[in-house]
Amino acid sequence: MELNKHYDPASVENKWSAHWNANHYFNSFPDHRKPYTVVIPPPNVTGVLHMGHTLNETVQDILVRRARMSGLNACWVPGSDHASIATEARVVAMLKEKGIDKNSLSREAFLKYAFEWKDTYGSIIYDQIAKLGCSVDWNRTSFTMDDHYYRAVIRVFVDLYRKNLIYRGARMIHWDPSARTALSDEEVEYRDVEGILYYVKYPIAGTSDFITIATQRPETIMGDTGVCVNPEDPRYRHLKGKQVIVPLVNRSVPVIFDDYIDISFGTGALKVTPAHDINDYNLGLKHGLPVIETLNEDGSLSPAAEILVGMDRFEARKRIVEMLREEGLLVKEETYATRLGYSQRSHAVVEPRISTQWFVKMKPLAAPALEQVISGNIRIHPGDKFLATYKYWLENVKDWCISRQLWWGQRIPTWYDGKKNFVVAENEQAAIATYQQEFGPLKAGEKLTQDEDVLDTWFSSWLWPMEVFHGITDPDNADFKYYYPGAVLVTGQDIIFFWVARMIMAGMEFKNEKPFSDVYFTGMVRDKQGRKMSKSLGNSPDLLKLIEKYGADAVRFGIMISSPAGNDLLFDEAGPEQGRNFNNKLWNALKLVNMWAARQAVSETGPEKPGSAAIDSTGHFAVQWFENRLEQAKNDIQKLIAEFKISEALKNLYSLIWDDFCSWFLEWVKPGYEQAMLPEVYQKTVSFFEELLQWLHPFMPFVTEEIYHLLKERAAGDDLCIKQFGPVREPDPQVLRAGDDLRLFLTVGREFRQQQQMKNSEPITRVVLAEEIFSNNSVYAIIRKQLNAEAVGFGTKSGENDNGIHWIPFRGSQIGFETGLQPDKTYQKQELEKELIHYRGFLESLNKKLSNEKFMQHAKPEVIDLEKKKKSDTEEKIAAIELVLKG
RNA sequence: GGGAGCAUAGCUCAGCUGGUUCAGAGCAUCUGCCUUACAAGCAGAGGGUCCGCGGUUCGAACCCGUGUGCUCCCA
Repeated sequence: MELNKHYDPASVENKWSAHWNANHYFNSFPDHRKPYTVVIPPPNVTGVLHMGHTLNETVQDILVRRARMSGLNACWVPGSDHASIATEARVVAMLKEKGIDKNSLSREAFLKYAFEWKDTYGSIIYDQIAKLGCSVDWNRTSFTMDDHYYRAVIRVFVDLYRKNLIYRGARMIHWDPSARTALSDEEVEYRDVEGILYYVKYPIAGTSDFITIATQRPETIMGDTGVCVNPEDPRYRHLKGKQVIVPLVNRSVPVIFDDYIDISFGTGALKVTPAHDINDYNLGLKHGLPVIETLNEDGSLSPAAEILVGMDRFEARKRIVEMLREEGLLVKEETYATRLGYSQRSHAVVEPRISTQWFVKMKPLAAPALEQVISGNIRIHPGDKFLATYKYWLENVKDWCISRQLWWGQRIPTWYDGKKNFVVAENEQAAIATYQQEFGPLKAGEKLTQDEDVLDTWFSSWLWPMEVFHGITDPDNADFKYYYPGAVLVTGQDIIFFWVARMIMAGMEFKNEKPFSDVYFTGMVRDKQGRKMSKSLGNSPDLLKLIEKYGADAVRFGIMISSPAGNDLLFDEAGPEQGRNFNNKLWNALKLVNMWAARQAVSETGPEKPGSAAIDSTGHFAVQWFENRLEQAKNDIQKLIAEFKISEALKNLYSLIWDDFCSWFLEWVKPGYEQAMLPEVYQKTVSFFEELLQWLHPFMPFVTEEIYHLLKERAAGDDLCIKQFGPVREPDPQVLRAGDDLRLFLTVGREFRQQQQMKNSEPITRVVLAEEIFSNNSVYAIIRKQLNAEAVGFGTKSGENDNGIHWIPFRGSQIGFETGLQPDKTYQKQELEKELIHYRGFLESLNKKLSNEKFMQHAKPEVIDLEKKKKSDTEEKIAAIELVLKG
């Protein structure tokens, strides 16, 4: 078959995807093998895959494919997350474009739109996962709002409520005025901003004096219920028992004293607004101050503000500042660096707000989750980086606010009567029954109404490793028993608290078993300049376009090759480009080896140059060497993957294939012009190639499967993606060393040609070795062919036969090149003299070391032997150089 | 403010319990080659005060202290 000049990924990838799926290779069922379970971190249902996902999915696919090829029953569960705030925001925006206001819709009508939206866009993410080559079990696709999943979330809520681990209460929480919902602490992102500090005069009641207060939120003045100063502050001692007048609303409020106040900040006097600041709230509680809520849910001023009612908080701030200025109460404004909290999803400035919400008590859940990691039962990679973070968070964990004032999500299973009595139950029927038990029969016409709010998305995500196997709703089912706990979780470090810690909590609480044994945190994907990828910067590449341009294998390669464990990854298109070139290298190696298939046939029927010793022996050392080199690399790669150093493993494979296999081995066994190839050498070459493809397959599944099939006729079902790895053996170090020597030998020869400006087509008459460097005679044929030498012989440098032989030091010996020309030695002489100085210096330092009594006393015997070896090697080298320089 | 991590070639990073030839790779750069698998290639080369300072040690990129710079997490 005629093969193209370049590898063409597009058709190949679609073909193999279809083939793998048709053969159900990635559909897993419980059997006698050990399971290897991975659950995908579910992306947002209506999102698209970004480079961060691409990195995660690729890492998972590498691990899963390797497991599948290593005798394990690999099961990778795909799925998506309903992402309540993010999705609801997008649906609301879509409705707005259509001219529909969410608030004009019933809950049911809104959910209908939301599910339509999910059905339209929800499959995009799955298509992308498929395009990337992820070997997921599509039969197990899960969604956090599936019926059973919904029930699981409700069941867990009821369970935790009954265990007294969930409670309802009024607390100061983070409020997102744009999404009009409560947020958990983790959903707030802090950013450094330049704020303005306004200095405002508050009149002291009954005097003509003022106290000046610095505030960055003048629009909350109307909610002030006190002014606080430090009792140690001499400036304000005289205010004990005094009242001050809040400007604009003329409310009289007390001056309180508390050492919480920082004397040096602003004027040392703080206005206390318990409704709109967490610290003020705590101060207010302590000093019994009233709470006046001057903001509405949407961030506009409420009637309690008395003035500017209905105006947005930021607009109101400007107006209030103007009003204060008009009244002569604004002393000055100064800029200062501060931090503001933003909603992770809507990016609105978060408002502290007192609100009645549902909370999970975290302390009892945190303890076992912490224990799992501390004890090493769950291993975090890279450990040094994230262990401390994990530990700190769990030791200082606060209660989790789980109610959200949204419709898209699992509705809180709580039913209320008209008097705010409530019961928690799995459904309305059960709720009525429980209610009647607790509060007596319902009166005629009396109805229970369900809580309007839904649960935080993460309150469903934390069940993911369990409920994808129906582990909450049907805990005794065979799948759950077989697949749980999972092997490894691969995810971004940004969701260590949102998700990873909570999954461990859920596993321990609901099954008393960890959800996975290893957690591998990938870094953040940034652009070439180290900036975060974002829509506004336009630096986030479109995954499908990248795949179209370079192929999925190349994209996987590109993102893995530059992705050190746990470090941020600077994505650059040079990566996929290198991957594409690698595809092409493999493709061309295939073309070469396939050409030999035909030539081998020629040799079987009668070689063109019978008895050519060169062909026979050339193959020998090359095969022996590569066999050992392959085992060495396999050992290294296996070790690296066990340590989750996946990009290192890929680098090793890359260089094994490109350098060792293509540049050395294939050249060494390549038959001369129109010569035949020994069938056994050909067979070995094919089997090496196969094994390389197999080891590369988890990283670059498509190109390897394609070449595997083009290399040889395959029986039906002989597909690389399910081919089981063979044993990994120990390499023979002597053969490896001989290979190193040979490669260096060839490099020295090529360097010689370059220096002498000899064309490759000009033969070297004779290569002369001063001593038997190689124990395997077959290398001389390789040397002859690779250096285009007519003969290889032995001889030593001496006065007479030096004519026309150019001597070069080689390790502790010499190699001579006979070209028939008088070589130009001036350049070499300079170089060698430099080298000589260097080696003599090195020898001197070794001598010093070896004659140092303390060294001889303290150093380990192996180290001393080593230094002695270095010394003798160096002495040999010096002698070799001196010999070449002589005469 | 508290904590964690990082600083090695132009860039991105390896470098194990301190000693394996006075630091390695990939990319980039330079030079020479269209050599019959591959110019998306081949062959070769150059490039580093291992962030500064101090200490421990016979010996430090590696251990300790300190300074500087950067990143992340938590308040």
